[in-house]
Amino acid sequence: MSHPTPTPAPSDADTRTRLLEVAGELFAEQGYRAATVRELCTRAGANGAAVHYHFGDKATLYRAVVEHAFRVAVTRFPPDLGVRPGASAEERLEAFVRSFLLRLLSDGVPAWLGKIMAREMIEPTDALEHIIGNTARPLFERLTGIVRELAGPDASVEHVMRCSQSVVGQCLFYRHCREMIRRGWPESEPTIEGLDELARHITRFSLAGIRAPRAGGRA
Amino acid sequence: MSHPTPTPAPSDADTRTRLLEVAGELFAEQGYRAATVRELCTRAGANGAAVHYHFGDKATLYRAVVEHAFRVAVTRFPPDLGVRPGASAEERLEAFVRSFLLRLLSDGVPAWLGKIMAREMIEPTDALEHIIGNTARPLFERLTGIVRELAGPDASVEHVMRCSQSVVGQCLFYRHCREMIRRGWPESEPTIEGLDELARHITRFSLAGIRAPRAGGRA
Amino acid sequence: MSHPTPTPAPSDADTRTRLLEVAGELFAEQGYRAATVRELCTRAGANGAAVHYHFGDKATLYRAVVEHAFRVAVTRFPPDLGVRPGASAEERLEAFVRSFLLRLLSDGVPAWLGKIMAREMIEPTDALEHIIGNTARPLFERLTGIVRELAGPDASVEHVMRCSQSVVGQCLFYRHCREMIRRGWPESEPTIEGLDELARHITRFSLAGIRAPRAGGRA
Amino acid sequence: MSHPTPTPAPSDADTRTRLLEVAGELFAEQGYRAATVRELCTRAGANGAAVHYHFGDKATLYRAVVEHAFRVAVTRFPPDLGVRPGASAEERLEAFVRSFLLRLLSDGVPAWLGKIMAREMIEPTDALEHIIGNTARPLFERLTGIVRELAGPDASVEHVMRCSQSVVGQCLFYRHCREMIRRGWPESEPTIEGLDELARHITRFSLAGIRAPRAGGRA
DNA sequence: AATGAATGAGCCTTCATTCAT
DNA sequence: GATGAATGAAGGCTCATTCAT
Repeated sequence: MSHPTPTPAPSDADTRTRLLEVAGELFAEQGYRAATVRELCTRAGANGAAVHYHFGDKATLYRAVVEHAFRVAVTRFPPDLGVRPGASAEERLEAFVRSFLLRLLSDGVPAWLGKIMAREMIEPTDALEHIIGNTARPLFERLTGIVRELAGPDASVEHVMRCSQSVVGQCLFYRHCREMIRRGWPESEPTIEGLDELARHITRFSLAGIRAPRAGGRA
Repeated sequence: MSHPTPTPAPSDADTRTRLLEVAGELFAEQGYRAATVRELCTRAGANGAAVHYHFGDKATLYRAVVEHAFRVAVTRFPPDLGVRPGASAEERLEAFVRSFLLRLLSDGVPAWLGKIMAREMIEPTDALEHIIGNTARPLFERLTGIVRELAGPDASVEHVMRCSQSVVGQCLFYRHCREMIRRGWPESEPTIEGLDELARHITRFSLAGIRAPRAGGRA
Repeated sequence: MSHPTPTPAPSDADTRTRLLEVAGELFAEQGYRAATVRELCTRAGANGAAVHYHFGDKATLYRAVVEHAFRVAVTRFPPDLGVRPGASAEERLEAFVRSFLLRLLSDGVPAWLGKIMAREMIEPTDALEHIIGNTARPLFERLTGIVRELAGPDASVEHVMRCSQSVVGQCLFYRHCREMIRRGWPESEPTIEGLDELARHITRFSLAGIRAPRAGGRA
Repeated sequence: MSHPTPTPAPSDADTRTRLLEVAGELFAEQGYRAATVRELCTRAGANGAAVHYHFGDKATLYRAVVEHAFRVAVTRFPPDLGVRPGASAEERLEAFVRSFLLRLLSDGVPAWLGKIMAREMIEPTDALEHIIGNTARPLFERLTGIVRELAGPDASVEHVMRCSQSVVGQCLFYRHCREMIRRGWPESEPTIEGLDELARHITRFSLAGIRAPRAGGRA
């Protein structure tokens, strides 16, 4: 698959890839259950049996879509986006938040990655294990590293964990509640242009939270 | 079953109520599309036509479930839970966070309310409008009131909004990402017993964030 | 049922009668299969179980409707409508045709009798036997009597039969093909005012046909 | 079944055609509402989803059945059946009547066309428009042409119309009232062998009727 | 006498999947 | 390698009917 073949049939690769991309949009739009193989094939201009020919069944196709999407997304928005080597922990936190928001809210291709991730969290499929292992865990560990540095050597593992979760929660809010914000508080829906400012708010808010003295006065 | 009992078991409830409660669990478990009327009726020990008789169709039943759930939830966990009159803004914030987490994560009846809300945000139905108007907006306005008090008179509307969203995002994280946490970081999944401590973390984290000096007002 | 009772409950008789009349309209509109007991009860302002209470089941109700309708129709438009005793055969033929057309096309109550008869002929139920015995046969025998008189003593039984059928066919055409005429040839749909002229046409046309010399020169 | 035969049995036809033909019989027997897709598929030896696959839904299938039936019927019994070029108006009238009766009453394939047409007139569906435009109107215009020629140049448009309707009514009678005749007057139900004689009766009867002196032109 | 609740059978339709070509 | 035809298992919904009250 990934190794070069002497005479790759372009139309074959095209069909498979087209299926993959159209499936991404469709699954994001309608969810796994509601999306139908037939509509997918129609939209992709392929035969009704094409999915089964190329992927075996609907579930396998879905897993392939998720993996494909992550490959693209991590390439486009790496977590150290725009950070120079040797940057301070504060700078690295802001870069982390900004690239996270971009991954979640960007309308670029594949715009539907965020939607699918959100779905996976509510209604997990086998693909969630893959997401955790390949993407979520490395990202989260990068974040806990930054937070640990900011919280200081006395901070407990639990404290670092909760603070990191507070950071992630603030970011995910704009993805998971997007439809609610759009309907109920449209003036506060973040735009692409306003994303930097939003990233600064979350960073400043979180820096204060991370550094706040704890109850027992351990810091 | 047929003899009168002083404290009627839940299965003694009338068909309509039983349907409503079992439907809540089912919709939460499987989502609107995947949940089937047939299984609902089987689980509720009712006839396959019972849903049609009592609610007309599946969509109407779903709306009824959501409204029913909210009625129960706000009754059980009012946003001022355990706060004495004249409490400070800090105390009211903590009470808000704690009751919010309880509503989201409590395993009491209806345990499935949080799941359904999470679903609604990803894949909205008509019920989302109802949720926003009757529950989300009043709750959020209560929160912005507290935050405004904490942020001081110089805080802009936008700042109060973003801070409030930061608070909500931290809470929702444990609901929306529950499945991911359970699979990837099981040691940090909040338990009912640990809920108070989690509420204290979020409150302390947020108080610091709300009071952090802003860009324009650093001096 | 038909004998007077000391204290007839008016509301009871009302419900039964209302059911009967509304059912007539409904069956005529939608046919036996398509008409639903539930809509009937709704329209008649009765309980959903009223039909089964009063008539046992849908089929029995239908039979009751047909019998009720015929009782009313034959009373309103007797076959000798407007004919003085001792009238000529020509006059009696025209009276027969006119009253037949009136029964078929009149918009008076019960306007739906013609529709139900038409249906019965296409899709017979048990009620058809009743119609034949109680209404169709007496009417048709009256017609063959007239035709026999007009055709003369030498006319065979078969000839009288075919001529009578030709008369009936001409009349029924405007009932059975009403929807087609209305859609395709609306200018020729007979109106109540034009019914007399139509009756004269059919009579004149048929008189000529009945008296026409037959192939073998038997007349 | 699987071996090639010179004259393939009807069951060898492809599923689509088999469905079409069996559906014709079924709709004629039981009407559109009462006929079920399930029974159709069973009778046709096809899967329960075959109708959906080939026609989309029941209504579309019905329309296809009607169009298919008409295509076959007009091919088998053209309105000028057995008439030599340059035949007299009398001969053309008899040919018209005979072929009309054949189309209505023939037990050949599709025997159910007449039944379906009769149903359409009582309980029209979208197919009725198609019937009028493609079949009924051309046929009727052919008839009015013959009648006009027979009635002479002084006949009014209305007279020609009514006389043509009288002819059609006489023919349709044997179709629309077939069930009533069969039950009440079985000796006079036309057989295939007796169809010629019946056609002669209707022709002779109608010729006399068409030529009968009218009210205004008796002298 | 009359009703509201409940039932069971069945209908049309949908959809992922398979198979012969 | 790829497809058009066909399949079987449900799914939501409808409706006449029954039953306890």
